[in-house]
Amino acid sequence: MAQAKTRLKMAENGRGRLKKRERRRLILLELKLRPHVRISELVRHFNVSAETVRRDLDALADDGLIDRAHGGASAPAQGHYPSLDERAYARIAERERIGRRAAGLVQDGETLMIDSGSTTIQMARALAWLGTQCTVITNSIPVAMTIGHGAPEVILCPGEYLPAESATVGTETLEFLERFNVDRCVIGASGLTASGPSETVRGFAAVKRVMLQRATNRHLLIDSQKFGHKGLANVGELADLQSVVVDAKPKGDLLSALDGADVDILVADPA
Amino acid sequence: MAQAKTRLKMAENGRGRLKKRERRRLILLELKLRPHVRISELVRHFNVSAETVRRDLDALADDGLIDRAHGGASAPAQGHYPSLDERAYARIAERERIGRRAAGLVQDGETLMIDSGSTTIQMARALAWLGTQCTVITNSIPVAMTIGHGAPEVILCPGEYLPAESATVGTETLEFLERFNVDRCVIGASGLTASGPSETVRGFAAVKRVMLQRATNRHLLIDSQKFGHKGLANVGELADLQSVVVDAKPKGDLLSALDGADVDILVADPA
DNA sequence: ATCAGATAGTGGGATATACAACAAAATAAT
DNA sequence: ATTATTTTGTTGTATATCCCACTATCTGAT
Repeated sequence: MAQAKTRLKMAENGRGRLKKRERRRLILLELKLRPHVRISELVRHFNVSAETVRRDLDALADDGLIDRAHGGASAPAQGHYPSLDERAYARIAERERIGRRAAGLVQDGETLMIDSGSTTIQMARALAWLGTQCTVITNSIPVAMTIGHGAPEVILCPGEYLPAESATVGTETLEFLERFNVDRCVIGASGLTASGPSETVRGFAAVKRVMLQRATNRHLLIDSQKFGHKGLANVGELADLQSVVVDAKPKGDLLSALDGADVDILVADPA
Repeated sequence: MAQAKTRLKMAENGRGRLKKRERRRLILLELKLRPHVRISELVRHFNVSAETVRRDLDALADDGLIDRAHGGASAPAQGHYPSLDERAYARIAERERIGRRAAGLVQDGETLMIDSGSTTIQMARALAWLGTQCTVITNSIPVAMTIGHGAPEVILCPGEYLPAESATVGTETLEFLERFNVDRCVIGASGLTASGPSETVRGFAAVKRVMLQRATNRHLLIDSQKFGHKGLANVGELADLQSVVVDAKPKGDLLSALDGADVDILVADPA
């Protein structure tokens, strides 16, 4: 019999079956090429039992390398997106409406800046969906990735990378933005009061401020739940905005302040 | 005729349920961001029966818009990751070794530039694992994300976003890189011959070239399978490199050319 | 060669999903 | 308002997957 086998071909054993490590590597490979694999496929492919494949997938999922599903597994989602079950999802319908409304403002051929944030990601999705031919400058990686699969062209801002928000911030970002003049900018905020929009993440306020300075048309996308809330840093005054895109019309102080500052209020259709 | 009255008025009906078209649209949008959705998720999310979701998915699958799976569906296999063929992926063990070897060169406090590419991502993983306190400038989003969860600080380059490679390219990228001087740069390549490294993806060659110019120590990370291959665009000459990090020592022409150009050959440990 | 630990296979009961046919409800058309 | 059509829900059954405990086999080391 062959006795040099132990040294040379360790990947396969005598009957052509693969070792655990090799199998798991190939599963990861498969998921680089395809978004999803089924256990039944892998069982046929590797010629092992379903339990073995299941153990492989569970192990890989524990390491965060794949996402388990019933009957298979899929590649992990890139970036961090709100999961369907998160609390934030309660307001995602509103944010989608806001995003669609804002995306509808964009005309073919325009240039725009898009801020980071969950609401602006929704707008990016709508923009990709519409296929509007425009050029987008953004400091948000989820926005870039979302739009990257659609028609618009994307320019990503430099800067220090913030993993928590998957966005760039810092002086590099600001300097870069200052080199451009765009037709439109779209920002989000943590809160909106009569004294203007504000932001809890400190570095982001400066980015939003510069975006407002460099754009002809300036839109704030904000969920009505944030009316009256105030973040740590002020982004600017109401007069810096041309319009706010919201899911419900503000009332009282805020409404009169917006009117006084001549800010258009665009209420997203309840569709 | 009374047909315009009940137009696209309300996508929701009285109890807040969505119509078929809207539901399917949202499913497609979700699959733009995540590779896979489960039926059970969608049932909870839309508050409809599993059969309804199943029908939605089957319909979308019939149109070729999604791939069905047991218990869910995934985005159709597009060329999101077209750069890795099966043969190349079979070399991932080698690339991991190369990445570890290269990461070992980096000292605390250094600044470095890291190129995009599958081998450099492996190095980023190793770097994050080691926790080396350094500052990384990169045009690769996977590299930024990988390192973002580790100790090193990351600065992302601006530029046009290339979805296929998840990296930025273009003049913005080049100009940005030119503003820095770093201790070390680490690049990959599509091929390496006696006349130097070369690259197939348009636009990347220029990025690599600038990185080489701005760094004191210049390393090329390359799989031995690429020896002798030539990409579309030349990145530079062998003399532009200080060292190559490989999984196996080159031979013949290439070896003598490397020696002649005074390029160190660092062979990764076979562990 | 022998042994211990790791790895893979087997069987059974619980659970989840698939499929088909039909009933109920909502919507569109007259 | 009434009818026709579409869409959704329900029920029941077949199938697939899951999970657990246990056994068998393989691997590596002494």
